[in-house]
Amino acid sequence: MPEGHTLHRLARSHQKMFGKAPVEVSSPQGRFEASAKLLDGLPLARAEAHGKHLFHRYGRDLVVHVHLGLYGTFTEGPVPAEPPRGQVRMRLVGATHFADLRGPTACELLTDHEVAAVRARLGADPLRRDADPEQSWARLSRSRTPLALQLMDQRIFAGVGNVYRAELLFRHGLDPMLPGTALGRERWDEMWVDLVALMRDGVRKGRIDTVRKEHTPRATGRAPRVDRHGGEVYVYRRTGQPCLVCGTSVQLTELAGRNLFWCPSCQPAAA
DNA sequence: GATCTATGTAGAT
DNA sequence: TCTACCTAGATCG
Repeated sequence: MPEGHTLHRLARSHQKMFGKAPVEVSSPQGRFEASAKLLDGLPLARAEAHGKHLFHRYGRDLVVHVHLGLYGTFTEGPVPAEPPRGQVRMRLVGATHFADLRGPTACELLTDHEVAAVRARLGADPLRRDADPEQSWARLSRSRTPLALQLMDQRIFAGVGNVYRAELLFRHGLDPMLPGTALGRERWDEMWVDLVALMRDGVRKGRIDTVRKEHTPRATGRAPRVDRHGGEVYVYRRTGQPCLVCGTSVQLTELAGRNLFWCPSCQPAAA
C-alpha cells in the first residue's frame, strides 16, 4: 500500500520491532537468499524511508533497499513466525515480531555509495525533516509541465502518489493541467504546508484522509468515499459521484498511463 | 473460483 | 508509449 506515508510508517514500525537487536534474515522464496545470508543475525542499526523507498541499515555497505512498487506488501505478526505463505521475498524475525515482504519491485543489498545514488535522484520528501521545498519550487516553477505530472515526479516530490496528488490539487482548487510556470509562489507555499500536514496525518493514522470537517457527511449530506485505504477523500476513485463540495460529477482522465481524478467545477481551467 | 483492478517503476521499443 | 512485474482485495457469476 505504497505512498510515502506507508513507507514512513513501515520504517517506524520496523525500527521499533527490530531496531538495535539481532535479526534473523531469510528469503523463503529464494530470490534474496545470497544477501539474506550476509545479514542473518546482525543487529538492525536503523530503518528509515525517503519517499517510497525503505532502507534497512545493518552496517557499513550493508543496506537493504526496498521499493514496494504497485503490489508489494509487508505483513507482520508476533513470534513464533508461521510457516511462510506464498512468495516471501524477505523475512525478518526479531525477539518479539516477524515481518514478511512479498511482491516488491526492489529488494536488494546496497553499498552506502549506491544508497546515496538512489537518494540523490529523489526530490523533497514532505515527511522528512531534511526536505528542501525550495528545490522543488525552483524546479516546479520553471517547467510548463502540468502540475498533475510534476506532483507525481519523484525527482521533484518524493513520496507523493496518485491519491495525494489528486487530493492536493482538489483542496487548492487547481486545474490538474495548469503549467508549473503558472503557479504563484503564495499558492505554492500553502500547498506545501498542506501536503506536509496531510502526509503526517497519513503516517499517524495509516490512512489517507483529506476531507475537511465542513465537507463531511454530517455537514453536507453527501457521503465521502471511504477508499480501500480506509480514508475519506474528495475525488480519488470517486468517478461519477457528486463532488463533496459542489455536487458536480467527479471526472476521470488518463494522464501518462495513470488515473487522474478531479472536479471540473472546483478545479476549473484558467481562463 | 474467475476476473478485474491498483496507492509504482524500470526497461524495452 | 508499451509491457513486465506478479500481490491481494473487490467484484462478478
